[in-house]
Amino acid sequence: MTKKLNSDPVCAVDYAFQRIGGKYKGRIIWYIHTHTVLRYGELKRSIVGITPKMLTQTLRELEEDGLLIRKVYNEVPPKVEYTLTESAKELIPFIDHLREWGDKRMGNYKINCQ
Amino acid sequence: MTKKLNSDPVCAVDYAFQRIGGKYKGRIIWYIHTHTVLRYGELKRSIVGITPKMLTQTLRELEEDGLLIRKVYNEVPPKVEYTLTESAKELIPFIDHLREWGDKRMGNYKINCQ
DNA sequence: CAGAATCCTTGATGATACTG
DNA sequence: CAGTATCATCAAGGATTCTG
Repeated sequence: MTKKLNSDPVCAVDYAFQRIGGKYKGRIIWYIHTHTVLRYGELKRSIVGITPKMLTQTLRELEEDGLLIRKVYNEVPPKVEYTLTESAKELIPFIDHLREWGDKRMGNYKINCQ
Repeated sequence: MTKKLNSDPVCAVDYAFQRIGGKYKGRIIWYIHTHTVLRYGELKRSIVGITPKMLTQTLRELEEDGLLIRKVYNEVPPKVEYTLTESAKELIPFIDHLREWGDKRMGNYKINCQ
């Protein structure tokens, strides 16, 4: 799993985008929000096109940044659930706003975020 | 100037992040907002660490995406001013909140976004 | 002043196979 | 099921120089 090297943020906007930017972070946070809780495999199916490597890596980064909680059940077969932290939940109204903004401008291909 | 190859967005959240993600877009939009209007050179000084190539490239992408207006004055020396479009202004509350969210979490190094 | 042109580096992402 | 482990690629970003 490749390590991510975020350079020191030069301001709060920079800081924030370093944490929720990237190809999949927005969608991951949003999808977990709409389902309240999601398992690894469910995320894998929701985030179209993501590889297991990128999913794991991105989930770990979000966890380290205090945006989501990873709950492991010691069962066979394995079960891991992901939920949002309070910190991440504070972003939801605004990601929602962003979603509507994007929706207005997508024009042709209207595929809904789940 | 390298071209950016955004793959087709799979949903509105994806679409939005493709447009305002990237290393400098958030800061550029925010700085123009706080100053109402900025010239190329002023942006160059505000966006710490950016190279002229990246600044030009990013500004053009934002322009193509209908987020900012580039006004050229036919004078010598040259003068170019950048302002936000209405579409971009709709994003300001989002970026502002993101800024506060980031500010709360930055801890040690508190550098203000201009 | 506001950039364009070139060349180059590397980090983000992808493909595939494997495992407790 | 929920990941790891490798290896490969490629586009985002950087350094530098030049110009109308």
